[in-house]
Amino acid sequence: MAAGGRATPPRLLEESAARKPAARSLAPPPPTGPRSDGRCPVRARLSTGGRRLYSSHAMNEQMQDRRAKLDKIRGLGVDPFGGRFPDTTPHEDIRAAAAELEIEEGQILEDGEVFHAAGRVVLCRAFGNLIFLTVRDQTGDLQYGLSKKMVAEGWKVAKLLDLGDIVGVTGRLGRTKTGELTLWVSAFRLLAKALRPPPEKRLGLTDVEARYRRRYVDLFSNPESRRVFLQRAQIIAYIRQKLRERRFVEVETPILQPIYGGAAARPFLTHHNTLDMRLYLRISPELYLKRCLVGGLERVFELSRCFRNEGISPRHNPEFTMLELYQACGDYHDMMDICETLIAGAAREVIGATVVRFGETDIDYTTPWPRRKYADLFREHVGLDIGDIAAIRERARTLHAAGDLKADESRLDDPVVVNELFEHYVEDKLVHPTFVLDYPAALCPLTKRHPDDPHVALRFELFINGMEIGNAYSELNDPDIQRENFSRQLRGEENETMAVMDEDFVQALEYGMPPAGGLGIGIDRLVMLLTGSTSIRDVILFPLQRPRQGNASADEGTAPAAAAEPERETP
RNA sequence: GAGGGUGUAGCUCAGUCGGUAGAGCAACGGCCUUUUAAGCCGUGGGUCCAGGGUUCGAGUCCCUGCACCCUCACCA
Repeated sequence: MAAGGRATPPRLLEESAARKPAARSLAPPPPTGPRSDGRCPVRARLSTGGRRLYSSHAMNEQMQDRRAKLDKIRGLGVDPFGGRFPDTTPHEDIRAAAAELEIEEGQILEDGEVFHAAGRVVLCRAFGNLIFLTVRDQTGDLQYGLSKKMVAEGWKVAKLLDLGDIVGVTGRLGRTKTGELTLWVSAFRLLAKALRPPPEKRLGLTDVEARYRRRYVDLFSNPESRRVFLQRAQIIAYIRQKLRERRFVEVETPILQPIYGGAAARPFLTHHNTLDMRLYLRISPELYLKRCLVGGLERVFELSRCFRNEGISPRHNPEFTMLELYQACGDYHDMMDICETLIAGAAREVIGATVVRFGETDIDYTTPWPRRKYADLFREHVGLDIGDIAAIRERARTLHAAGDLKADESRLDDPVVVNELFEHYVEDKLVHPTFVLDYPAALCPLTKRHPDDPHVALRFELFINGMEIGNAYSELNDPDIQRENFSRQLRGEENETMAVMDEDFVQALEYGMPPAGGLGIGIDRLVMLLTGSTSIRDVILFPLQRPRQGNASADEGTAPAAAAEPERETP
């Protein structure tokens, strides 16, 4: 048995603490002889020092071990939290450079190029005088090799490295006897000591709640999670690039709005103190982007964070990102073309495929996508003519009675009942990308009417895997019809309508807005589809979570204490 | 809001009929200069989500609460 082991003294500490729980963190270290492992002095300092005291679950054994190493490293005159470490080469690029070279097994390129690299230690295989680290940077993993001979005085620090530490190294390429590409380290620097242990080295962090609350741990321990967010960035970059090629201008419009509009949803409410003014977080940027059209910005887009005070589900987050764009002198057919270009193009360029698996389904993004009329799909899947209101109400009543349809048709206007049945029967049938055209006009107060039929609006929605991904109009630019649509209240379940009167917006139309096509695409849902993520929380870095209660320690990313209770009223 | 599920070591998970709290990884001590989830020997580590109840005895059974996940509703 190892004489320097810690079996006995900590046991005594625990036992005395168990008898006197209140004194647990103040208990003096048990009397022992001289120690060489450096652990007890640390515990003594932590438990008796004048600084903040740590309870047992705020400071577990492994964290104490790591703090002991921290002190040892400082004792060697080394800053455990580094500083600037310039000129690093991403692991991906180092691998690419190595692919150009002939490196034999067991060889080190003594006269080869010197690389700087940095990342987090995710695996460690230590021998007596040799350490292999698997280090992860944003682009991937690479093995670093440290030998006592090569790093000289740095060896003392190297022996104190833990999983999770962030290191920067200088070295030359080689291959080990087993052929693994290895950066043989001649000098290294500790850039950040990890004081908390990382998750299990193979499985990473799998607990979904922990993954959302501590996304930073999810990101460095789960390459799959990092892949999703890097691809999200690439998809958005691709969209920006394509729109720029088509001469669209990126603009920013108000998130704080005195009148909310452009969609049907409950808004978040806030207040401006100096102006003593009620403001809403936008549910849509639509009415402001159209004002840009009036102003002569002929092709505009915004990647727009929107906020809707509604339920949370695998497809809904209270804040989400919408692409919205408007093209003067266009119509909704132009918007279909843009949809196909952006989405099929992103699949091809970012994912590298035209067929992308989502859950159990292979979704085919090959263009062109089917264009189906709303009324035709209704007849096909519901089995009724869209004009046969009596039969439609009868069907809705039957479904409602059977508990298959929540909505009560007797409380709804005709077009809303029609749409309830459309959603019930049709939407989840639309698996591969499908444009649904020509909606009932009553559902579309911001849309131009069909020239041959005023009951039909020049609108489409894009459905993929039963989800609404896009929504586009030939935009209504007749101010008188717009004013009339704002004035008409459509009776729905919650008595909500997107047609909240916005007098300034109508006035803008009176100055003259060019005919235009407008399009909205749900970016989060698009990223879900293309990355194969079945929950919207898996494509939003920090999804909204209820704060952990009774947890005053900074452990779980709790919300800061509310300064003042905000208004709760809902318009 | 309704229904279902989950909550045990830093992480991933077992825990039988109610009878002393378990494993792997991680950690600590030891050996080791070519590993790939390194290996071998040894050791420590628990608010069993929280609170109540039943019981001689509760991780386990009952009640209440909390958090998260799923389905439904809401989201035209």
